[in-house]
Amino acid sequence: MTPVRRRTLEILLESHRAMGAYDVLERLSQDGYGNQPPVAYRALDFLVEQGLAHRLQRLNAFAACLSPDRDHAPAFLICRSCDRVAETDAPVLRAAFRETAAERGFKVERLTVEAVGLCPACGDGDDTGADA
Amino acid sequence: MTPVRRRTLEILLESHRAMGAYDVLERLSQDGYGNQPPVAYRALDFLVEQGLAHRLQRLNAFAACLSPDRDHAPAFLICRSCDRVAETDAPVLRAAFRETAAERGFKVERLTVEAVGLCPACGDGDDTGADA
DNA sequence: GGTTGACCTGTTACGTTATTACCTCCATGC
DNA sequence: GCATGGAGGTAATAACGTAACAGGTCAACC
Repeated sequence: MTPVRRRTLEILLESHRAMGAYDVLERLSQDGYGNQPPVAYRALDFLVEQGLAHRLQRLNAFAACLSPDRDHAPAFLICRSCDRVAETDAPVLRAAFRETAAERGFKVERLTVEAVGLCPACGDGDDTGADA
Repeated sequence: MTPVRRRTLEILLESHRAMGAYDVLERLSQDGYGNQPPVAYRALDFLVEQGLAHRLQRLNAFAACLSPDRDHAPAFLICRSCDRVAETDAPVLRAAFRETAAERGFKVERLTVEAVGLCPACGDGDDTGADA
């Protein structure tokens, strides 16, 4: 864990939400680190590899892992209204899927599960969303 | 279904694999259609909406749906070695996940399930892949 | 016939996301 | 000292995606 990587993780943790690589980069460069994309992407890739952060494919964004200590099978609930992301664990789902895939001879290495929908706050009779 | 859309679907079907929007675009323009990105994206978005094609988030790519007739909950097996994509149905998984999400008050509208790993051909003692 | 409106296609221009290639720095081990 | 390898810095560019506008077609309607 190096300074850039640590700071990158802090940025993700502080924001409490998914951030694009370029948003992270901007923060990093404000803190005196490099201002070119690879700086952010390398740090983010490292964090993802270490299980300290996750990549959200549907958002082209990254978020700090909320339970980095234990090995887990994360699934994400992405609110299309307020853009908030909830991380949930779905071990049963993952195991079932692995098995299904194995029946077809496919070895699952990484599994992405992402749902888009409405979070409790936004779905509660409020279809227009609460961006705040 | 218009000529561009039909041709787009044919291109996806002919390739038997996931294609980037720009690859599709190139084929379209070879066939005398427009050569600007919106031409491909509009056709692809239409096909996805109609359930005739799917979007693969991890690949930023599109693939024809293999069973467009029935309503289904697709999950994808993406081989990291040969880039082939297998589409599979996972209704149980989807239902289980919806329930888990509902417990947390989240209304799932769209669910993405994508696995990266090794297909039977590439996992079979062949780690380097078979691009052909 | 003429008009209106919906829908589709085409194009320009631009914004966003991600990677390649190359260089420097520095800690380690010999 | 000096090779080695990991990490970070930078320039340049590739890849992906969208906004905004222009024209064309066609059915519906008066």
